[in-house]
Amino acid sequence: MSKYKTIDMQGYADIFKALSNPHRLKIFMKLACCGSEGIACKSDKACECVGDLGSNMGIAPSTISHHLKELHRSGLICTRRNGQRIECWVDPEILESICSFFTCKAKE
Amino acid sequence: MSKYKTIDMQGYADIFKALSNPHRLKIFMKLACCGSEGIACKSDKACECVGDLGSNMGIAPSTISHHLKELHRSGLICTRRNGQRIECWVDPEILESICSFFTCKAKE
DNA sequence: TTTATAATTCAATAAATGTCGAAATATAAA
DNA sequence: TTTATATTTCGACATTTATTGAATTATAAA
Repeated sequence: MSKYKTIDMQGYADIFKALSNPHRLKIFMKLACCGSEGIACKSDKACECVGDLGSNMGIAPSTISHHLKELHRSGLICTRRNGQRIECWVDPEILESICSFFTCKAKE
Repeated sequence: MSKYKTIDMQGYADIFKALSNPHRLKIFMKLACCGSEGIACKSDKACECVGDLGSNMGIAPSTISHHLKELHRSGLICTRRNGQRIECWVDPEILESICSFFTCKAKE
């Protein structure tokens, strides 16, 4: 059995679609890359609320919300309510799956 | 200096967009995954012409052509004319770059 | 040269996407 | 309870995308 989440062709297409928009990619990298520790570390810095993620991006809150929903639908990020805020973080497991896709555990 | 091609944020967005369409992803995997050797092997099997790629996909030749152009524009595949045919193969270097992105050499 | 094959370009069209502001919902603070 | 803050949902709109068939270009074969 694989130690990775099983993701089918359509699942990968959805993931790549989620990352295909520059704004979403930026949000994803903000969450995934915390300092020098590399992608998908689980420190608090990797977990940000919707408003913080949207700051300095020059797009409306409703648009940020839309993009986060897309990232969540594809399985890339997890969310949790904490008071008024919704916290977001990258699912580390799915990153391993994507990595395995490109190092070719993935087959047709 | 990195041993990978330098790809900026927009470049990655373009790559993910190219892979976000199920038909294009299928074409890409046909090219990238040859047998049990894993992704991006350089054997002849990894190099197919436009017509062969389109067979069994149920879409028009003009659509295949369009998708291959997208894959090429993003830098994922290389092409070369051989007589009447255009041969396509995955650029192995760019795959290393993508892999490094997800193992987080990539930074904001 | 004429005919056949492979692939691309073009024009048209339907569907999907990104964006916003206004309205609604959820929670916290006064 | 009233007010403020954070986020989402909705409706509208402009842009982009996927797709096709017809016409065109490039090469090979007869």
